[in-house]
Amino acid sequence: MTTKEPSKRRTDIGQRYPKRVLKSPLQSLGVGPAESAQGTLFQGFHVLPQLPDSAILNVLLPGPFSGKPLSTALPRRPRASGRTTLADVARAASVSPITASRALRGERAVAPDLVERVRQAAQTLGYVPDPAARALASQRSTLVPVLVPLLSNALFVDVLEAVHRGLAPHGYQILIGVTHYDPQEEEKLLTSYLAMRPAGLLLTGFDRTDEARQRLAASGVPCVHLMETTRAPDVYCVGFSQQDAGERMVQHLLDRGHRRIAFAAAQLDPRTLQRAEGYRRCLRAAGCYDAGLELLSSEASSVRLGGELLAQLLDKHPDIDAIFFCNDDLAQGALLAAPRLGIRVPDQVAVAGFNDLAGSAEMLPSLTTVRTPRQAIGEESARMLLALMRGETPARNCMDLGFELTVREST
Amino acid sequence: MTTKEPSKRRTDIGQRYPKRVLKSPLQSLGVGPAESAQGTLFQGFHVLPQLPDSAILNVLLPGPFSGKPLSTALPRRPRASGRTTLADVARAASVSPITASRALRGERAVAPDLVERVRQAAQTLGYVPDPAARALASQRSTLVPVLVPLLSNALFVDVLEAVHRGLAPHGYQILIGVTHYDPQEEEKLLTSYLAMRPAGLLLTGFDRTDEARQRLAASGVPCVHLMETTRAPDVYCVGFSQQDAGERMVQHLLDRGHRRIAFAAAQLDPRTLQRAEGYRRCLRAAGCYDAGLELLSSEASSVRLGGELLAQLLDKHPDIDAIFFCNDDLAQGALLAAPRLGIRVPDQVAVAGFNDLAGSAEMLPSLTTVRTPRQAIGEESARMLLALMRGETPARNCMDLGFELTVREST
DNA sequence: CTGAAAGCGCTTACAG
DNA sequence: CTGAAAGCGCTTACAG
Repeated sequence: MTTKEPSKRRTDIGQRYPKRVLKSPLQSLGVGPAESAQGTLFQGFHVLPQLPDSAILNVLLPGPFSGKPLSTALPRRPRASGRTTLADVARAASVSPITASRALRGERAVAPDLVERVRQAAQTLGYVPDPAARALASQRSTLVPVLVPLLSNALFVDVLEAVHRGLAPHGYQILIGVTHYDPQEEEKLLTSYLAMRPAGLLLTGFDRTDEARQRLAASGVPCVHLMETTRAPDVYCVGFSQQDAGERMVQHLLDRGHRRIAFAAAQLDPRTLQRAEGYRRCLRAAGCYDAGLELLSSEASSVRLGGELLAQLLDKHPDIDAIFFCNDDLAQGALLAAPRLGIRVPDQVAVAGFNDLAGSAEMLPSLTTVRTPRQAIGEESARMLLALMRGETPARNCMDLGFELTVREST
Repeated sequence: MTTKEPSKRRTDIGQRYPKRVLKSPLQSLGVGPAESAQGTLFQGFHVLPQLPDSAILNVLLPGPFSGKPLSTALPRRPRASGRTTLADVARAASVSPITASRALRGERAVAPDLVERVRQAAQTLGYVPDPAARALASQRSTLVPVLVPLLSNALFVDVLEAVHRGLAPHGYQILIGVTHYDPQEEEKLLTSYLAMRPAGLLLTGFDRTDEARQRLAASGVPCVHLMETTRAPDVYCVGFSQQDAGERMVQHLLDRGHRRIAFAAAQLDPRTLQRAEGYRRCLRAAGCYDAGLELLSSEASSVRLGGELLAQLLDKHPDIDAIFFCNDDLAQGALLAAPRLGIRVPDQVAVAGFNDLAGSAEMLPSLTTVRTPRQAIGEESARMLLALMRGETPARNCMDLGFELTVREST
């Protein structure tokens, strides 16, 4: 535990902290304020988490401390946080706080030797800027909220990881918000995040409340939309055409000679429904669309549900020769349930999934699916947002990253 | 887009916002400040994301706005954020900002009618408190960082969801930090989160750098450790005995008559190694421990790897009659790979997993595993942290939530 | 029960 | 290139 005395401050007599008084790190540096140098008695002290041990000198008091302020010049009892502040750093470097601030942020021209001195002092004191103070003064935080529907889909975890890797090196901190596919919940999160003056925003898809849309626009916070594409010119997005991807998979099934192709879906979020549209478009064009072969469940997607959907579909339509599942977990569940149901895949029924999640390649038979570019979506959205936060205008407002049909044994 | 004029403030002439001047929401309420009521000319205005439409009256200016300050009394050009502040609410409710603050926070005794008036005004103005200002003034935010090793393990996602459900109703916001099992990364995250003056902290396990431990202690921020248990009296934790759980599973395999029991693990994080200890302890007690049957890979855990570990183990030790995998994804991979390798489960080799992840019950054969109480861990840790943040001392500093052996077809 | 003053720790906007 | 003043939007600590 490392401690210091608050310079020019009176504080509560340490009830919470051990009754020891430590020499000021500033004194150790030989740059302490006058009153420290003169040995003012300290009434209490606070813990300095950021202080490296090398800057500490322990000075034990002879007996229990009988705190009484020596200085009564203070007009009123101030609060003290005990934290190392910019002022401490500035004093240690013998510059003004503004110069210290500029030196640390690399802003404007500061004399190189001053920059070095400030950097040194900050390092020695273990100074960590207060993000709250910074946000308040600058009206801008370094926070970038990323709103995703859920974390239980590896899809979004992959996107989040990539976004994090893209933004962290530039000093931004991502803030993960989970909407559970609920526009109301998203609106609440947005309100709460907007109050934090975020530097930027990453949102999943375009489906949200009008209220949310308005607040977003009104806030002026740069925002990039994930997973989908749009033709609207005033919106930034990175994704791929969910509809085209759905269509592509169904075309593959048609190419394989299947004609009674079912669509099984859960969750029914906007992107799932877009894939459904692709399914319909493709089958209509081929003249084999049958609305009865769509099985849409609003339940959450899961391996277990996939097996149930398979059973239901084949029970009702024994002539089905292929099933396109809107997500890999459902398809995996179908593959696992098939042997128990006495269904041969792909001979009797071909099974296709979507997203190429973990385990799909290992299934028996291995799962034909659509590989979606979630890592690239994370990277590119971070890059686009970075540009927007710098005030630049990205070359394109909407990036279509495509997808990849991945044919394996199940079709 | 909703706007207002800044009261008592001069601002940049709207370059970013349309050149319209809107009537102040305060005026609409009939509680505007004197200068507004007298029709002071507005130089510019800002966007108010929080303002409900009902509070807005659009007043278009006749022509392009030729901004020139009427009032030159202001000593210097101030900054204006255009946000609805506590002062706005206070003015609308005709109380002082302090009273408004207290009324909104439900702190101390404020006259009920005043509370109502303030609440009303806040509602009408769509006031959202500034968390940065609040944190700065109170030295305490409502943020609760939760540090987990990764998000790609459903285990931690479940814990996070439960923690969120436990803390959100009390006004705390969780902040997800991913350490990637790297103590250095955790230390960095901790430093950055500690600077935000978090209300509390949730950490996974006890394995961290000394530096991190010190900063943690020095910060005085209430902290609960997840997933593991300890006998140390000064530490708060909610979890279960990983070692006992490992031991329990191996005992089950012994009970089934298996004697050549292998242990296959990946990631090798502290909890995995504790399970390994349980495995060893149990087999040593039974007199059938063989160090050669341990296959420890530092790779990340995955379905694919599980199949590889199975193949390796049986290649090297064809006499193995059971394998305990440290995590379900590995065990699932083994079950999926077994048919391709010509291995019959459980007749030839029994397969056991750990955690009861999604899909384990659907495997063929279904997977015997240990169900871990991650939801309860999330709930109870939130409850314990809540108590600590209120300054209370929880009855027990360490909660052991146990685990449940779940026997299915694979053993 | 209510409020005026001061302060939290930074940065902006000026001025030199 | 450097700094004194003011301000960001709240709450604490007093005083009544």
